Amino acid sequence: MDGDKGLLRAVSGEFQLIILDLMLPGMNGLEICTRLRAELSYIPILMLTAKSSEVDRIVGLETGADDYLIKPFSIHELLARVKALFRRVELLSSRPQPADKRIVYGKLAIDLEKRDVRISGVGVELTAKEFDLLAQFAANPGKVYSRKQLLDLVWGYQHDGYEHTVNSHINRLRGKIEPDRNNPQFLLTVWGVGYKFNDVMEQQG
Amino acid sequence: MDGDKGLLRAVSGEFQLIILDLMLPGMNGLEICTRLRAELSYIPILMLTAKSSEVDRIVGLETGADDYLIKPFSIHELLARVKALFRRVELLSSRPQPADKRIVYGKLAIDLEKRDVRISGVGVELTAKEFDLLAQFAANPGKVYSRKQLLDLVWGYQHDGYEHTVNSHINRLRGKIEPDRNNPQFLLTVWGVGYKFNDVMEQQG
DNA sequence: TTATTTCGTTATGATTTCGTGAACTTTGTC
DNA sequence: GACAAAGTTCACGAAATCATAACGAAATAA
Repeated sequence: MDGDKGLLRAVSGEFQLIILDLMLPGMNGLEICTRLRAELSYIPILMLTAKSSEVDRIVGLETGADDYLIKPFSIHELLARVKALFRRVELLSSRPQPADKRIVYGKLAIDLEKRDVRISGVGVELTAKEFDLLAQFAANPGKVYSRKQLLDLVWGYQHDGYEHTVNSHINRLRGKIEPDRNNPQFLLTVWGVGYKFNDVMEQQG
Repeated sequence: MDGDKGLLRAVSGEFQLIILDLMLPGMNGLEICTRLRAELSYIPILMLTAKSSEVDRIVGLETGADDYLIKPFSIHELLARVKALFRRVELLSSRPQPADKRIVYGKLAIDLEKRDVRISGVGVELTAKEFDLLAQFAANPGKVYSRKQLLDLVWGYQHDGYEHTVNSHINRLRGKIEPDRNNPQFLLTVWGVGYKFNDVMEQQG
């Protein structure tokens, strides 16, 4: 496979490991490497060179190669080993992706990536602030936050406004996620202090 | 890349395969190997050495290397084998994911390789940016992207422009793929945050 | 080159959300 | 039980956010 074709196929995401030779026909190995790095940041690239004097160019010119190898190598051992390595790479790549960040408490399920909130499986539409507020609570269940802390954490440190604003948002949030508004199950008031996310969940019926 | 830098980047999870030279400048290869194994248990490590007498140390001292190679290697055979290996890698990487190159959600079908988009089987002509944007969304349905994230992912990290540009492209994209513009089915706005690709598809009629 | 398409920006109007005030309710204390 | 302090609820206007169209610049193709 020469440089141009390989470049195309690499960019299309076919490979998990790329080995480049500085002497490949059709295109300069360094150029390929640079162009690859512009498109793919994650695939490891191994550069091969016959001259140790070129190592300086590879490293010094910041082509983006992850490592280099100086020819000549002994072939039989290499092949046996590389096969074994590919088996491992294959395992790694087929390993299931880490599940998206989800927080579940009783009937309440929160997906942080999708910003999706569900009560007993039914989707609830929250505004940005409402979601951020809920996420802050749910990430630390049981922890009591003062209104000032919440303003800092959710609204940002340089924000200045009335602490009363928090009340209003808690209120709207409760209206959307609490099954019984007069008996909050998730967002509990801590009198004289602030609010907390219920981590007890005695009876969710 | 010398030992110290490589170690840092390896620990940060950039590599899927690590090739270490016992004679790397900046740090002893064996030491790197041992330290890597303390942090990462899963990345395969291939050790290189010029002296066959050191092989015993590599294996015997339980550094954690997965394999070793004795220099020098012969280049011509290597290239022939590498070609064969690439064929194998290609097979491996293309086999388990034929479905990944096609994304179908309701009436919308996307072929990532052909860059072909269809609504109810009817082809839709998208520009390059429009397609890339749609592909990014469709690859992670439900995930909410901020405009900044989209600029990074679709336009590239070094790109700097107004986030508003994203709006414009979303708008044009909607005009082409949304059956009812006032009631988007695929590209949903997440107020105050960004956009997401609809993964619910309650009723596609 | 010229012609054409695509892209980024700007401007305007529409929509949603947010912060605030006021009235009301609950809690704790005397 | 009365009072004060703290919390709740509601509604409304302001502010932020978004949709859309239009236009010129830039990239691409002829």
